[in-house]
Amino acid sequence: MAKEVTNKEENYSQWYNNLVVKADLAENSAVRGCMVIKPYGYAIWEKMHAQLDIMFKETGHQNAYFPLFIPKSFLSKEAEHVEGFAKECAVVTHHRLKVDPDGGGVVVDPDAKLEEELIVRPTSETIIWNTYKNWIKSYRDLPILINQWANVVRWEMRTRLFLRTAEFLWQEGHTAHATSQEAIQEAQRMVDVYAKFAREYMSMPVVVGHKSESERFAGALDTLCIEALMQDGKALQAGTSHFLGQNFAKAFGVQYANKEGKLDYVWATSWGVSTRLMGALIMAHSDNNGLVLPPKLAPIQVVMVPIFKTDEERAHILETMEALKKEMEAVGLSVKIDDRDNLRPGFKFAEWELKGVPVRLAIGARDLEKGVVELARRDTMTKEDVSWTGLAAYLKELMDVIQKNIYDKAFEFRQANTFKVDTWEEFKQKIEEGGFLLCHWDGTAETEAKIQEETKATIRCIPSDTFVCEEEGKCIYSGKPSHRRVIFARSY
RNA sequence: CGGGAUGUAGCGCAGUUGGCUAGCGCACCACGUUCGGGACGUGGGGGUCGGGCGUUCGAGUCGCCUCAUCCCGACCA
Repeated sequence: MAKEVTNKEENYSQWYNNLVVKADLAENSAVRGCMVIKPYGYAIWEKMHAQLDIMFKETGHQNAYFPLFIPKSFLSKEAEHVEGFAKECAVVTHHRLKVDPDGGGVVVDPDAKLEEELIVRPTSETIIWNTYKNWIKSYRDLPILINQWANVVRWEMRTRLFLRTAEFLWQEGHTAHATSQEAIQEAQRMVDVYAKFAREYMSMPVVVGHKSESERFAGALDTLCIEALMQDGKALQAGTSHFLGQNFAKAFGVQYANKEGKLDYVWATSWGVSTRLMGALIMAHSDNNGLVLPPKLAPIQVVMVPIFKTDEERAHILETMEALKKEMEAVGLSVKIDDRDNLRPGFKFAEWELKGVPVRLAIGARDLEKGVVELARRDTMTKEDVSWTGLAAYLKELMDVIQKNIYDKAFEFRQANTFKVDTWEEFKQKIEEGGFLLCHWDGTAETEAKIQEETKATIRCIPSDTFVCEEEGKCIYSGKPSHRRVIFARSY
């Protein structure tokens, strides 16, 4: 219930968790660190999934599916990769249970031990490259542009609904190219797809940039990312796209014959976004009344609440609503009539606000006489009376207005919380307040680690859009010369 | 994995130094009155007190173990 939602200033974490649970999106499951995504939450994910899938296909990708289990030996073929993931793997060691001879339960059958353990995929590079080995012989087989929608498991120490669960849903693109240049372009193209999706569909401003070497994906030569700023001033990595060089091709022996008939290793990329985007959506826009969903991702865009005293009145209003609903659906809006007769209007208003439905229409006896609806916007919390005639067209346009307004609000927030900082003293003070800090950095991992140790701030990215960062200056920490600013922030 | 807190009905909680048939609010079901911003009355249903072992005449309460959740660290999308 909105009134019970904890004040953001008090404890943002609790506020977030309450919101996720009370808006009926997800809950913790009985399995450690895992979550149950409830129908309303999953409907939002389906919207994201559907749109991303369209964008992947527009860029020439196809969907495929690879096994959940990865033989342990595969994981160790790429040295950096295994080092990055070894600490958080779920491992299958046996394939059978038997009745416990000492009790009523079941125990693992020691006779059913696997010869080689299987890892529940934390990511699929290894099993996919082991397959690509068989698919790629000639330059004519390239490029391979494949995406997989799947679940993955990472046994994290500490978990959090949507942001860091032990199992999560995601998509992972894995591409193979004949040239380095083509793979680099692919990695850039896909991070741009993510940025477009975040901005245009999630109404969430993001910065595109490169990760520093120490923040890079395990096994990548370069990691591109989109970074967003949440309302509590912490940064969230919302998507990544990696240029993998020839690391995986070499580890799995994937060579192709070029036009001259000479063998060469192929060049790779991988890129992914996950259900973490749900967390980003929630934290970027929600207020103390609950979720605020951008129209393009809202499972229900318009909810209609009838206000009635008698059965006749109710029937009459619902009849009107059905007619209006048809008109709205004809222009592509998704509409729900909340005809529950056991709840009062005020309760329904609060409930749909909590769920973030962009527009609410209320019709009562007096609206019926005047031929209007009371239209309430979730993003601005304002109300106005609107005539039935032309309502559908009006709403259709309003959705774009709301979509943009939510973006603008988040954009202004980010602008107001992005600072150029040039002294270490100021840095230490500003980082406590949250936000993006644009600072000079000497480019060394040592300095980066020292800064993190002292302030918990990390380099979110070296921006390649949004902020103009190329300028001469001195490292905030070491004072050594620097040619560009980078974004520092505390992050999730 | 370290520090702290918590676990009692779907949710939020109370339950005193061990002691009666385990309680309250919300939610749920029935009926009635209500209905333009989170209604009210009357009646009703719902519990392996996270799990296990122990101490005791007796355990929600005490001890040990274990599992899970939340917060703060380390790790990460």
